[in-house]
Amino acid sequence: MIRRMSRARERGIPDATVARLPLYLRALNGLSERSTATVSSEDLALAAGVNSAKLRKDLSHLGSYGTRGVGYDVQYLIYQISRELGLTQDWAVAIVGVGNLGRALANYGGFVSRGFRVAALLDADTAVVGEHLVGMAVDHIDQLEEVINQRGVSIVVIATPASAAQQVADRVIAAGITSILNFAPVVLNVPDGVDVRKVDLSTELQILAFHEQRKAERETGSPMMADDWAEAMDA
Amino acid sequence: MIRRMSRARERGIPDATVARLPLYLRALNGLSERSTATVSSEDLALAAGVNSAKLRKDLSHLGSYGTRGVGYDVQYLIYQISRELGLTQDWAVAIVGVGNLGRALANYGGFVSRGFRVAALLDADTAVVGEHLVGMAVDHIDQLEEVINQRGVSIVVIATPASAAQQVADRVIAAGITSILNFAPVVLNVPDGVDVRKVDLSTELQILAFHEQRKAERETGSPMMADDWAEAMDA
DNA sequence: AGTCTTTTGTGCATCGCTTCACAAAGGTAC
DNA sequence: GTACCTTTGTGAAGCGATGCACAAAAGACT
Repeated sequence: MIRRMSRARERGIPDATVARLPLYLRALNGLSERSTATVSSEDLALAAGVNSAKLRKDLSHLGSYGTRGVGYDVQYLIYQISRELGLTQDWAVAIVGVGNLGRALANYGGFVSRGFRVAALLDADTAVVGEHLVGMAVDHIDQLEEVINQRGVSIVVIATPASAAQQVADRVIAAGITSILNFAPVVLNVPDGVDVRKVDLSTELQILAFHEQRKAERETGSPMMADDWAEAMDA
Repeated sequence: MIRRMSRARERGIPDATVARLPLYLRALNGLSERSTATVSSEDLALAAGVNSAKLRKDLSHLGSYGTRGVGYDVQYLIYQISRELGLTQDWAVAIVGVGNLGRALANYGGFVSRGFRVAALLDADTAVVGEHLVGMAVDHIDQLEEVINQRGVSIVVIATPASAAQQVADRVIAAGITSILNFAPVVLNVPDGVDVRKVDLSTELQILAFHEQRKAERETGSPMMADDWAEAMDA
């Protein structure tokens, strides 16, 4: 008989919790800089912008790291969360696409904060290849597989135009990569076992626009425009 | 008695649905470029990377825009989703912070795709003020309120260092802004009625690292490191 | 040692989202 | 007009996340 998952998913932490751990970690680092030794769930929750019950339940998934009547030891909790997130080891990251966005990412200090290291920059444009950036030469995309293997890259950031993104994804996956952070505005098609996270600027703006429109409607009293489909299509 | 919401939230579209509408819109635009006239929920779902039941339920919140036995008219659906998202009107966006990221955002073409227009660039650094970018001069942050009012800005993108973000947020909110897209790695404290969406590069990487670590553990058979707290703290 | 205060960890009810499965509806062919 | 095929729209079940509320635990004070 196959060993079924004992409780949840064999020490499975809910996705929603995992997504908040970085938030807690940042808040804790802030407290640490101000030399705070311990913090209550109430205060930490306030700093992280969540409610305290949720925070406690999230942390309880990692283990019992608090002290009743006192709170959590800041340094210890930082360590435990870092360990859970895998930040106690070093992750080599490759950035593919050295346009405006790729440059911004490479230069972004906080991004390389703890645990992450930009190990490679790649681009298809020969005018960009060879250029130096954050103390590193830009390599040509032809050497993608070689660079990934030689430098132990395990996470790839795709910052190419939309048209190139799928092709890049296919190649890095073939080279053994299973974690991709995608900035290109396309839905990447990937096999099971590969994680893709997407950051999409225009999507975020559109969501904001939706809510902004709602607020405006609520003030003026309902939709500003009729369903002038035909008219709109003339343009 | 107060009029309770008739069905859901008085034509309330679930947040999860709103977050996916931009995705559908992009997929539809892709189909439109390839001159596809109609599309089934199955095919559109495939293109958007969701399952078809979810897609149909999402679209049903907007109205009954499909034809049974046929599918959805691509152009008509594009129009309806655009209208729902408020993209049939023009949104003036201000970008505060013209560092690497701010520049990338200003230049990012797809970002200004449809409905959005970069109406202002602001920075505190006098070395940057006056510089021209995408046909627009960078204004000094002192003129924030003035610029927002004069140019009808309704969405502000914060691309400043973390230390300046809260201050910028406070000022733009005081100036009447209720929609903020925040790239700075801090939790913004805002009053009710103000929407903040956050894009955080390091958070995304950390989530990827977590899953990557999990995969590695699954292969080698459980955690690679003991709970060497004391040792780790010596460093 | 006992009482009091504080704060964690969690059982439980609730909520919202997802997914299934199918009846209703539109189109087409004969 | 009827029979058949396709695809939508949706009731209902399932699932995971949220938030309440409180018992259990730890330290402080007498």
